[in-house]
Amino acid sequence: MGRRSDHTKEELQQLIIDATLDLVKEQGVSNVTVRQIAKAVGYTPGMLYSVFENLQAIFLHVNVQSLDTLFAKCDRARKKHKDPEGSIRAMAMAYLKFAQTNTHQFQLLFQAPPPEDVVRPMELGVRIRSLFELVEDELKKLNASVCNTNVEIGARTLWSGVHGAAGLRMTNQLYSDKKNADQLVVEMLISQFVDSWKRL
Amino acid sequence: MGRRSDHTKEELQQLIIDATLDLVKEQGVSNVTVRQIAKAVGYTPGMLYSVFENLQAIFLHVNVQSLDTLFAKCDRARKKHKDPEGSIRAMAMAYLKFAQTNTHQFQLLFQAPPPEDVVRPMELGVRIRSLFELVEDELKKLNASVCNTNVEIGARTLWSGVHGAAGLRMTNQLYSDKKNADQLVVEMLISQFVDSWKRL
DNA sequence: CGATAAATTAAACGATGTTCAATTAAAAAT
DNA sequence: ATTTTTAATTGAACATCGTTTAATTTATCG
Repeated sequence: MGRRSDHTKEELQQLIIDATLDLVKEQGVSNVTVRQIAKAVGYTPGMLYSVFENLQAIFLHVNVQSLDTLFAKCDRARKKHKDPEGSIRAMAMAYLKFAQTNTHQFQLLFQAPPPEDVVRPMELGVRIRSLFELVEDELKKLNASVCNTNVEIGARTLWSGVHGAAGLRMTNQLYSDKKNADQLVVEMLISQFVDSWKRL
Repeated sequence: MGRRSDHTKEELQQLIIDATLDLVKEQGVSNVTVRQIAKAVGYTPGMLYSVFENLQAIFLHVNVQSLDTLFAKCDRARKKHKDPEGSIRAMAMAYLKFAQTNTHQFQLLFQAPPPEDVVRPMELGVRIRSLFELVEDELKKLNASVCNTNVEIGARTLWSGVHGAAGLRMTNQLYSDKKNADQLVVEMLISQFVDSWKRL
C-alpha cells in the first residue's frame, strides 16, 4: 500500500502510544518490539519512524500518559479527605497501589531511565512537579509556619519514602516476612513524618 | 584454538564478572554486549555460555559483587561513629554517595529488575537483608523498648526513604531548584525519623 | 484526466543474544 | 613417545532486533 490516510498524524500518534502501553502492560518494556507495535496498529514498522523519532521516544510519550493517570489517581484520592493527614495517606496508598497493580507501567516510568543521550521532554518534568505540588499543598495546610524551602524539601522527603517503598516492594527487595510489609512501611512513614512535621 | 586452560573455571567466572562490571561502569547496562565482554577477557562470545547460563546471569553476579562493596561502604561509615544517630546518618550518606558516584552500577542493582522468568540467586537476598540488619541494629540502640516487628518495619521505612531519594536523585526526578536537594532530603528524613523513633 | 506530492511499504543493514558442530589442545592410556 | 580420549574453545550460523531508505501506492491538485 501507499498513502492511506486512514488517520491523521495526531490520531496515529495516539494510536501508537495506546498500543504500546497495552503491550507494556502485558509483557513489560523489555519485551516490547517495534514490530509488535506496528502490527498492533495495523501498519509496518517503518511507518512508526514517520511519527516518532525512535522507539525510546514512543516510550517517553507513554510515560507522559502514565504520569497523567497516576496524577489523576492521587488527586482523586486526595479530594476524598478533608484533613491533610488523611489526604496524604490516601495519596500515598494510591501511589502504592498504582505501582502494585501496574507493575510494568511503573517500571517503565521510574525504573528504566532513558539512555543519557535522549532528551526527556519537558512535559515529564511538569507532571512530576505537579505531583510534588499536591503533597506540598497538604504539608502547608498541616503546618502553615514552615517556610517555602522546607515545604519543598519536605514534600520530596516524604515522597522519597513512598516512592522508595513502592519501588522496593515492586522488585521484591523489601525482604520482610510480615505480609503487606509495604503498607506497614508507608503507614509508619507517614505517621512519623506528620508527627514531626507538626512539631517543626 | 581449542582447550586452553589458561584459567580455571572459577578464575574465568571472576574474570568475566570483573570485565562486565568495568563495562557497566563505563557505558551503562544497556550498552554492554556479550561480544564486548568476551573481547575484554580475551575469548569468544560462545565461551561465556560454558561459564554462565546467559547474559542476565552474568549481570546478577555483578550485582552480588556490587552489593558487597555497597555493604562494605555502609559498614565502614557506621563504625566511624559511636552514637546510633551518627551511624545512621553516615550510612545514609554513604549509600547516597555510592548511588551518585556509581550511577550505572546502582542502576543495574536496583533500577533494572531482571525479567520475571530469571531466578534471583539467594545470595542477593542474603546481602540485602544484612544491609537492613545494619540499620536495625542502630535502631535498637536508639530505642531499646521497640518490639522486633517494629524494628524490622522501621529499618525498611527509613531505608525506603534513603533508597527512594537516591533513586530519584539519580534519575533527575527530584525536580528541586535547591542544590544538593538530595542531601537536604536525607537530612530531614533522618532527623525527623530519629526524632519520632525516640518518642515511640 | 494527468501530474504532483505525500504516506506507506518492503527490503535491506548491521548488531544483538544464543546455540552447536567442528576444531584444538591438554590429559590419560598404551 | 605415541596414540587415544576427553574437555575447552572456537567459529559460523540462526532468529530477531531497531533503524534507514528507495520504491510503490494512493490521495490531492491543476
